[in-house]
Amino acid sequence: MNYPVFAVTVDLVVLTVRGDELCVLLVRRGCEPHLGEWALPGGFVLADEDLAAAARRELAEETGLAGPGGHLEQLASYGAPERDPRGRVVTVAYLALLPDLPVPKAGTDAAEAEWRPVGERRLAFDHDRILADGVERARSKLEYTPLATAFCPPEFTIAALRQVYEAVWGETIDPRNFHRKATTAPGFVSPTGDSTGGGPGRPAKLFRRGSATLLNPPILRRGGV
Amino acid sequence: MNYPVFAVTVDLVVLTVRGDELCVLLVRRGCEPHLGEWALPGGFVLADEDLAAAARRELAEETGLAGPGGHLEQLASYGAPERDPRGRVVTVAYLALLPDLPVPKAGTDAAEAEWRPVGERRLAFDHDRILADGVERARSKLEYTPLATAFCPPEFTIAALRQVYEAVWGETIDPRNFHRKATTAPGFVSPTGDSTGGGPGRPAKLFRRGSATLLNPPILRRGGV
DNA sequence: CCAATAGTGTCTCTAAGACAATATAAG
DNA sequence: CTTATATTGTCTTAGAGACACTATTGG
Repeated sequence: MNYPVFAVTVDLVVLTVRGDELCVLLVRRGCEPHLGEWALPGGFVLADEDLAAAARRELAEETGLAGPGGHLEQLASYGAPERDPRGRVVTVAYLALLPDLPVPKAGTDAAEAEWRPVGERRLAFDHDRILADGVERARSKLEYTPLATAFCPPEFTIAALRQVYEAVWGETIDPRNFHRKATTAPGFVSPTGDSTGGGPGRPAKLFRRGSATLLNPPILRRGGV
Repeated sequence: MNYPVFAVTVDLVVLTVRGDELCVLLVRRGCEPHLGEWALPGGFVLADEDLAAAARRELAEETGLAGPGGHLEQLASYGAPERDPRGRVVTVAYLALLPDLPVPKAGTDAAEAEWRPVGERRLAFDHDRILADGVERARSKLEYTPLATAFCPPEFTIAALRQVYEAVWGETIDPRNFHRKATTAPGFVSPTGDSTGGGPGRPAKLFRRGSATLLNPPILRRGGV
């Protein structure tokens, strides 16, 4: 059988919440094509490597860690004929959600890596589109799944969880209604028994992620979309 | 730059509703590997072809038509190293929803093609998994989008639309509550003014698909998942 | 005391689900 | 008439959103 030859890459949309902003991990490209431009981290799938394994490997290389509290899922694939000047390249994009981490170190292919607010885009290849798709996926999944906890450290307050929603959705949420919904949705969060202290105001109870994989009832955005 | 070489295919999960069952279009493979086994229709992406274009082409080749009332969207990609004995093959799966069509004709690569109820699976490659993912995507999308109309002809009754939901979800739905929800969700369906006749019972009004891309309020499954 | 943040309770309204009742056809 | 299907209406209850109110800290 005769068929065309492709290269396959994985590209990562790595999102985190820093302060009140949803940020994406970008790298400045250290080689052609698009040398010097900002792009999503990624790289070629190895000869005997599964797609998900390639994504985990790239994530570990770029961020230094894969595990505690994060989330990784396949997003979509992009394969327009002219998307890479080197030839026919199909990329499988993955979406990663991580808690706020120290500034990432540069990987092998990248001159530098940085957290940038999503929206300030002008990325190499078709990465603007991939990023937009990843952000929309994250926004949507916060409604129906407990994935917001992937943005939080192992123990967190309800206010911190709410700030995740506010940053990802870009809208303010009533703290009182949110508190009720987050604590009554079965399996969303479970109390540790400890509390925070230090700042002004009443100390907040700490929670861990619960065991649910789906939020019921969901926590819905205002607009619906 | 040095990198591994892949072949890229598209595979199609083509679903329709026949009677009260959700059915998938399967082909019997006419060449190695897995010769004679049932599989999802699909084929190699051509040298200068976009992924979506390849999916549309395969759909047209297998079903004889792409357009009136159907829906095509990317599902996911699958690239385990051993999934195809010919070598490293990544497949991009697409999900198509079509109205009930006459029996499809065989394509070039396929000895025969048939509608089979989903669930009777034992397919070649990793197509069982791909089919399961496609069915789950369809089930989920019926809740939040007006995609059920993609299974219907251009003009349909509320009862026909309800039977789509019942077939895809495998559960019965109260006709009276469904009628209210379908007709009051803005942009889901719009009346043509005509009615059906012929059978016993009160004639049913005919509807076309509306302009909405999202259902609000959604039409939810009993179980939630 | 006051300011600030956490958490609870109450009200109204939308919509889901159960199901009675009515409408319009064929036989 | 009876049977069958379509369509409307009514009731109860869950949950969303608005927002008053209480709780617990630091200064």
